[in-house]
Amino acid sequence: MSSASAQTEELIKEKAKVLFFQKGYLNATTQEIADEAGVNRALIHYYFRSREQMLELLLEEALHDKKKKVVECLSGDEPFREKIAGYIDVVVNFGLTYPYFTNFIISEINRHPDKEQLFCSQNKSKTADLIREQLEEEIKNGKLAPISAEDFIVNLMSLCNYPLLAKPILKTIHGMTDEAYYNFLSERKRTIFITVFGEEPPHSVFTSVS
Amino acid sequence: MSSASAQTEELIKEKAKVLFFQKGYLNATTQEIADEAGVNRALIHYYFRSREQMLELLLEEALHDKKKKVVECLSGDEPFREKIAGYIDVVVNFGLTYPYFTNFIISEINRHPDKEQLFCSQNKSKTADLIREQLEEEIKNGKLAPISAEDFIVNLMSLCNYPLLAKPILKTIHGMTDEAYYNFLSERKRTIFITVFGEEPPHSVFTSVS
DNA sequence: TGTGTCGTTAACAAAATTGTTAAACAAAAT
DNA sequence: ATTTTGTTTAACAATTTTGTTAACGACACA
Repeated sequence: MSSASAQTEELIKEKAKVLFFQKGYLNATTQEIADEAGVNRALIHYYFRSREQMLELLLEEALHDKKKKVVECLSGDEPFREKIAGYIDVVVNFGLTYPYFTNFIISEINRHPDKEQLFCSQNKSKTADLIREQLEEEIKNGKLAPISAEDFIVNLMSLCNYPLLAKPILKTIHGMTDEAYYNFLSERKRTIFITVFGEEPPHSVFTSVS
Repeated sequence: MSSASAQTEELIKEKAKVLFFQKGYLNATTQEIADEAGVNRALIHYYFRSREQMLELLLEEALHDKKKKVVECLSGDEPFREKIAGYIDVVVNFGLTYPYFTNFIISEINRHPDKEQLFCSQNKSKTADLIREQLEEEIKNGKLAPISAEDFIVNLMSLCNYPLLAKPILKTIHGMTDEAYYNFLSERKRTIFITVFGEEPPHSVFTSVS
């Protein structure tokens, strides 16, 4: 495979992700993707066979990328609070780049309910278990107010993901520009931690996106 | 307008809402809507002119419906905590019927950014202001740990809406059936209150949906 | 120089989706 | 009974979107 090929293929994937996951244009047509990438529409079929197959590839890639980061920060032997702070950091940062990624997955699942486990079961259930174990231990040791693992995880995911999913709504509610909202979300990492734990994070573990 | 007419028009709207807002099928075709309602596809154009215009009507109706309930429970002179409990109740109940309503709006805004304020500004900014005022008063009186109105509102909306938006994902993560997830969400109303206020709700103010 | 592979393009074909229209049909009014 | 009005239907037309194909051009290499 020549260099030009790899470049073009990567360019198309990149721009498709921008339309789907960044701009939230869930129904972008092959023509719009081609325009965004500045290439002929037929190339999409040349490289990916069909729009459908390209979508699956994009989802798998982004999902794998996110999962890798999440599992990485939840594994190891750091204290529970540091792990969760890391999770918040990773998930919010990912969402700052691809705010509509979750939205896209949900839409796909609803259109093709048979593919449901493709997106969730193996991937996220492992994540949930990683949190669950250590959470229950913390509660047992009296270091955290009792809460079911289900509720804790849903709280955490809600606080991290919703502000990205609902970006246009929340921006308008608070009268913010794109940039102001971006900053608001970066600052919010601490707030999420405080809301979930009822106390300040151990120390400054939160990063900015590159 | 005859009785048959009103009935058919209402039936189509009803079934369209089911497809769009309940089943999360954001791109349902006119044919699919007609099938769901068991009528001829041309009737959609007869009653609503075009798919686009029908959509706008559905959104306005559902938005008005939700807004009415929300404003109702946030107005008046009840204590802050009772109002917020009422808000949680209303929003979660609405979401149990139309889990993908917010999803749909966000998707529409991204496709037609010019219509953004149509959905948000007048409607929700008023809601936000209703909360903001009383929230700041509570903090001033030392009845609530200091938090910015923006963060409090985003926390509240996140905890209420995300579990509905992300229903298929969360169902799978926790290995729940549709019914189990429904029950989980009903129970969660209390958890949301506790997470936001750090203490139990005043008394049992939460209802079941009819 | 000739040959072949690969990337690219325009033009075409096929499918899906929306919108229109004329006619059939039913119910009510005259 | 017949006209009138409003509802419903099938058939058609237009548009949009996807998928295919044949030809063109560049580059490597014999």
